[in-house]
Amino acid sequence: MADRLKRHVDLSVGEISFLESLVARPSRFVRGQIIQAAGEPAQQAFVLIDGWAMTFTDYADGSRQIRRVHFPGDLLAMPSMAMARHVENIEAITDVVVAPFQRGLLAKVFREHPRLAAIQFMYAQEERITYGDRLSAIGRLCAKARIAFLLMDVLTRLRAADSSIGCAFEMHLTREQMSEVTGMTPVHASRMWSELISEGAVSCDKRIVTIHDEPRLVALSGFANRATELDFSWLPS
Amino acid sequence: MADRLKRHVDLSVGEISFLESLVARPSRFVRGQIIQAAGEPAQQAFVLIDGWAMTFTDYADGSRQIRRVHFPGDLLAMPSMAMARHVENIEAITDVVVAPFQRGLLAKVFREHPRLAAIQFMYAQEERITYGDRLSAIGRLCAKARIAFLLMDVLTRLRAADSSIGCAFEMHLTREQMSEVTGMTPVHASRMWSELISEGAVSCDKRIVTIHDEPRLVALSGFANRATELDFSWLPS
DNA sequence: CGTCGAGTTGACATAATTCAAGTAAGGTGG
DNA sequence: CCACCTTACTTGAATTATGTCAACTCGACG
Repeated sequence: MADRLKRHVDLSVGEISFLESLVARPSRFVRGQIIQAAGEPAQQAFVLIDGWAMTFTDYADGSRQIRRVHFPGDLLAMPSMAMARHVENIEAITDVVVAPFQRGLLAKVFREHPRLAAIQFMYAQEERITYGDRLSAIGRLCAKARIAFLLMDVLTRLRAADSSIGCAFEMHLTREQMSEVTGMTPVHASRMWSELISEGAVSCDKRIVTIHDEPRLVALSGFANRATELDFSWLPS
Repeated sequence: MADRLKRHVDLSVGEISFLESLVARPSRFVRGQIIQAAGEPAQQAFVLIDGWAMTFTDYADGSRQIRRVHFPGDLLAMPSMAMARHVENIEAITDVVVAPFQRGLLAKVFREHPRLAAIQFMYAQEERITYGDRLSAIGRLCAKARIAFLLMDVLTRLRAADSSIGCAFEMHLTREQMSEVTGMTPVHASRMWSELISEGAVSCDKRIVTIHDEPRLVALSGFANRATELDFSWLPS
């Protein structure tokens, strides 16, 4: 958390200690466990400290749409803080460590840490953009390009947290989960994945995915890394 | 703007006068005109005062995805305020009146009007939810259900601004625009539209759309009105 | 009166889904 | 260590939803 912000802004001592207080009480969930169920009163959000998680909603026919895949450093359930009840489910993709914090703390941020509030506002706006990017990808791209988009999205976000990542990473999503992110069936996701491999754009050994032709994936999917376009210059001092 | 907020929160004199200063300099755009082009420096956002507008992005093959349809009272281009440059295009669907305001004002909001800042934060989070809803709709629903979703979305949001709206409204989107919102071709949007009419769920005379079977559209699309689920109780005083 | 933008319709092509069968890897108990 | 599950994944064949292309209608407008 604090690490991520420090890349962009000089934090004060007070700001840093506040952020550290957020992650004081970590708790663990195992793979597949529900971290936060839709319908429950929206009293807390979480910092994802370690592992992968996902936000999704269920449909009556048994299918689900994964709205967002989360990586370490991400905040979970923030959108629901505006609502009386959680409207999305959050589940652990791998075993995870998360740190819950109470909604009441948000009021404190806006009163006492206006700059942190503004930064959270910015991240919320960035999310609106990237949600739009994913919406557009699902709406306009063919299935293969949607898989390419997903790969680029995961790769760039993992890189942002760990600059040592080159073109290989461990993929924790199953084919079914990939299909639930990209709006297709698991069978078709599997086929498109195979095509990307047979074209040489990607390869895969166990869970380790290697991206061989990043420009091709970008061209195919129109992916843009919005995190590099953020502008913190207007923040209050 | 101020009207919309006053429904939820008792605004102070200072807050109201600040909000009124935002809309002091309205300007006009005609149907089809670009209000804000992607790529330009992100120096201002807008209050949409009158008419319909849309946020969209273009694809290399000439197709476009409409990410959001905007109605009077909405803020335009807020997501881009987090970025160095606008990443989305905004176009007037009908003739519109908008009021531009400078990005620098946002810093002032966070410093001097923490509660307004918190409210804007909440709306941003609500947008993340509704973006997820639309993402899910495009990812999981069949074409007819996506059209139903669009109709419910438009109807609900128009109602929120004008409580006199029952089940009829003037639809300013062309078939092509509907298809660009819902991720399909204009031809197919036209067919699904016709099916909804022949089933009796909807009827249409000129641009006036009447919703006859709202429960059916909701059941078909899984639409939820998130605005009714907002909770302002945690706001700073 | 002709033109233009918007919408509709039919015939056909293609992308994606569905269903079903089968393989492979990892975990568990004997 | 092996036999047996379970879960994840792959592949083929048939079906369906959606896209594509082209022709045509209709009303608005100069």
